[in-house]
Amino acid sequence: MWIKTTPRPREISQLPNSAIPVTLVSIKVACSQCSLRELCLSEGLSKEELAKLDGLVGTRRKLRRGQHLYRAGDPFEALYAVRTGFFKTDVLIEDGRDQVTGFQMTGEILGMDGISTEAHSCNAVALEDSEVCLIPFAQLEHLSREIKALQHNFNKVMSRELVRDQGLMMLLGTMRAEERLAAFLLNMSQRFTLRGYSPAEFHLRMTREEIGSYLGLKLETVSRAFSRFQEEGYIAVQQKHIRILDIEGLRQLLNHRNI
Amino acid sequence: MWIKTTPRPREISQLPNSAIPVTLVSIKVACSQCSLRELCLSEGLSKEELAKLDGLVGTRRKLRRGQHLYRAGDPFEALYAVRTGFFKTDVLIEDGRDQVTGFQMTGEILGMDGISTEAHSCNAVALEDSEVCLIPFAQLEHLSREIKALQHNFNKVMSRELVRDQGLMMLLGTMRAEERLAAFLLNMSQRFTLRGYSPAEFHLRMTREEIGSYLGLKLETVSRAFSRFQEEGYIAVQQKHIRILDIEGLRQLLNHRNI
DNA sequence: GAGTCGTTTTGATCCACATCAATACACACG
DNA sequence: CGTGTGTATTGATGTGGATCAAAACGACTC
Repeated sequence: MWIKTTPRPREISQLPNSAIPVTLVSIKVACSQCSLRELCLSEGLSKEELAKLDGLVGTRRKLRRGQHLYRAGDPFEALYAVRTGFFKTDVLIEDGRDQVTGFQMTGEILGMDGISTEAHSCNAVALEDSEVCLIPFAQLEHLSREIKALQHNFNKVMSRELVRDQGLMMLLGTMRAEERLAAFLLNMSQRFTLRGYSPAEFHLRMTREEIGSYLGLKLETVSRAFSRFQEEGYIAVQQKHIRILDIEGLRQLLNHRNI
Repeated sequence: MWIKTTPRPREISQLPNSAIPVTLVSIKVACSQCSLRELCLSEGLSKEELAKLDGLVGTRRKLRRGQHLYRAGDPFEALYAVRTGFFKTDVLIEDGRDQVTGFQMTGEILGMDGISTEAHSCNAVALEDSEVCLIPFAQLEHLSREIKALQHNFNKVMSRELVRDQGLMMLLGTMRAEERLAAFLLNMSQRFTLRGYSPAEFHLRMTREEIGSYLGLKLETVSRAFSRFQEEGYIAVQQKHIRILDIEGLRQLLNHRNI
């Protein structure tokens, strides 16, 4: 049984900021000082190159929970690196149907969908109070022609997104409900781990409906799968708070198609 | 009723080759002479820049129907531009499940999934005898640092792929079987049109099973939907040969969710 | 022209998830 | 502290597409 007093995992918004001294100079962001380097674009850059990237990533933007970072159709000008917070992207078509296409957390890059047509093709919404670094795209391209590593990093980020999409297609095309949710939880766990949080305990920022939309399921089905996982002892659920009790069990649920 | 003697649409393999004089010089391909410029990477490049791109796109590779262009896990070295023919990409997981993630035709670029990890994440198979242009990736990055338009074109191609994936997620996540097939047919029609073929009559290169895998359906469901479309007068089907009789009807089937 | 194999079509049945509906819970606000 | 609102859970029922099965068709070989 899940105990109410279990300490919550450290919230993203409580990320140690000590690495970013808030001086007049560094208010305009500094990739070189950013703790998210390895997830972002600045990996493998020399000091001088980092300084140039710092010059490019000019401003930050704060968003309140529920605010749009951009909307489908908005002119594309910049990419956004999530500094703190949590986002979802979604697409919607005329008849009202919509689909969440992704959840983005610290260190991940938003907006690449806009490059092809100079306009964004989806909406990006903050699921909690968040902050992003603005990366003017024309300048990024310019600097990428100068800095080989930056160019390569950016190509890798785009490609990583393509691979992620492949995985999601696989999920949507071939998996049953519980497999989808298991895959989702394992993915979340992995991403939290990468960011230094507990792999086993985290707080979901999205509703059951948003999870369902992302996984191609109805919210009731998501809720039932959560309950089922809890009954089976895989996880402990308390609303949006998740504790993974048997990560190996979840993995097996994914791999060994239990026909 | 469909008449057997209806002339088939011009096959891709019958593309006029006159634009590519087969001389000793041009055997090593020439983007500058390629009729697929606007689909590919060479749009907006000056004469000198085109010449440099020609130097990069060194060799072609011919594949017989059924041959793999690359397999998941293969080291990533180059991108491939489809010159003639038709490909599918698919992912498969341990337990035997697999999913077709895309069909690629003339002028489209394959292999971008490999950039992120230096290894391909999916398989690419020729669905008919085909020919690709080999684009060594390191050299493409090198030249992209020199040629602004090439860099931008490449970024656009990657981004276009991201947007395509979004559409596919939408399809897999929210559409019913007949909507999926309608979307598929309209997409095929549009892509054939772009290449100068009839929007209304074409030859599918893939099996029902491959269509099903791509659309997240079983082959029987695909077959039934085809039959249904024929009964309703939307299309005429004869095995892999498709004639669209009521393109507007198909569009409406997609947009106006007929609850 | 008979025989084989892969593909497609069509029918009968089943089941996973959607849908509909009611209740419970958490959180914000007067 | 009650009251409202959005979110989550749980139950009962319906259905779209999967599954199982068989037949038809086309392409290829001998």
